[in-house]
Amino acid sequence: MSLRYALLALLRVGPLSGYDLQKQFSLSVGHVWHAPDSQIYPELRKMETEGLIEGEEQPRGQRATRRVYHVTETGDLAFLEWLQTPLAYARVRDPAHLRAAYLEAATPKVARAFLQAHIGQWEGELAQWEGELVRIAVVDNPMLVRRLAGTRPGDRDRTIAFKRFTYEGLVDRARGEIAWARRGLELVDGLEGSGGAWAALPAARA
Amino acid sequence: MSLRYALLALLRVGPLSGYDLQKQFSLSVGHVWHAPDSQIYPELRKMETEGLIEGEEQPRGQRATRRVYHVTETGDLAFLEWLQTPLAYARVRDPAHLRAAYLEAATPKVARAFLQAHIGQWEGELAQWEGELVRIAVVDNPMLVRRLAGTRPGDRDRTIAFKRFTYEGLVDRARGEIAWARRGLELVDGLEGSGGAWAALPAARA
DNA sequence: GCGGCCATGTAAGTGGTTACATGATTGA
DNA sequence: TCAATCATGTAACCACTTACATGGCCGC
Repeated sequence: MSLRYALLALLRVGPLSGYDLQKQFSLSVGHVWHAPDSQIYPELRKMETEGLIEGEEQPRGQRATRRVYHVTETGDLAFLEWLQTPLAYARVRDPAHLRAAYLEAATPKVARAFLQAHIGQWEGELAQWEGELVRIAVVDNPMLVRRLAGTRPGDRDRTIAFKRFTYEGLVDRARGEIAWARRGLELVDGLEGSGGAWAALPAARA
Repeated sequence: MSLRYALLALLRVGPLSGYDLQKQFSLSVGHVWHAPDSQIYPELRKMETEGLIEGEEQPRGQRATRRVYHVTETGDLAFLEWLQTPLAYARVRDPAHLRAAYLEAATPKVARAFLQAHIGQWEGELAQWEGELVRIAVVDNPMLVRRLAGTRPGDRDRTIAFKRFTYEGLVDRARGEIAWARRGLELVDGLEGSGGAWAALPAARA
């Protein structure tokens, strides 16, 4: 249900084709809400039938066309209303912490591999989000630039402030996950060292 | 795909019926992986046809029965293998941060409501997880007690250590989310105070 | 005898994933 | 002429959600 609002958020700064949207997605909203093209195109069609956006066929070369969408007033209102509706929080479903809870049944090696992969995963995300923070600071994100161009000067600080706030939150989370996994590695070291006969093939317990 | 391993994790400490599992779920694994009964019962059937578990009809009163499942050797191996497979991380899809990124289009009031709801949400989770940490510390969780009963004394520390590690991670995350949202509230205060004509019905920008 | 718990589901729908499919255009 | 990129999807599948359905058992 959030996908359409992510799309509306992008289209509100100016008309784009499905293809453009898909590209912009990975460079902006995609950092908080991933969506593949196979989901974007159908969603756009659906949004059009519901009157949130309107598409216009534009010629491209001799035979080809591209469909450029813009937000309708209905769509704009829908976006503003969405901002006011309480968020529907998903029930917790966390594969990493599920796995962590049963690491005692794995070997130290396997436990370490898991924790190191977790660190790697979040370091990747962290790099993305930190990069985005830098691009926000120097106003270098194409989507942000377009948005600011259509924003009254007094409102720019606010726009930038909330983008920064968002990515700072993500960066914090990534750092938290990394710190947690590092503590996990220390825990594994400690458990392995302190006498207990861990790794005495606990996986072979029939 | 994690549901079955969450169920296996519970069944590995001893046979349970679907109903028992469903109850235990909310008291243990459910804190990291939620699942409603409408998902648990069919999944158990599926796991049985795949040979991971075996069910046995037990009489209950005169006419009724209950189906008690236990893990097969195949199931046990599957669980141990799962521990070794690299985690499939889901692509980022974060409704709260998506919303946060566009708060400049909302009124200060709406922005505050969102952030306060976020704090409330995570305070609720935090309370759950902190409670679980306490129950781990005093070894007062029924599922944990059962598990420890079937564990060699030397392995108990390890079992407890990983449970604690898991919930500490969740507690950290909750605290992080709360701290982030509080900073958001301060940001809203600052933006509203500092001259800018926010709240001058920005939602009415046609 | 009745209410609350025990016990087990089905059905319809949503949102997302993965893989596949097709063809036009543009620049080297 | 060939590869990269522009452009737009479809199809099958899976996990999960929400709502509904049914009936026996047990203690008061």
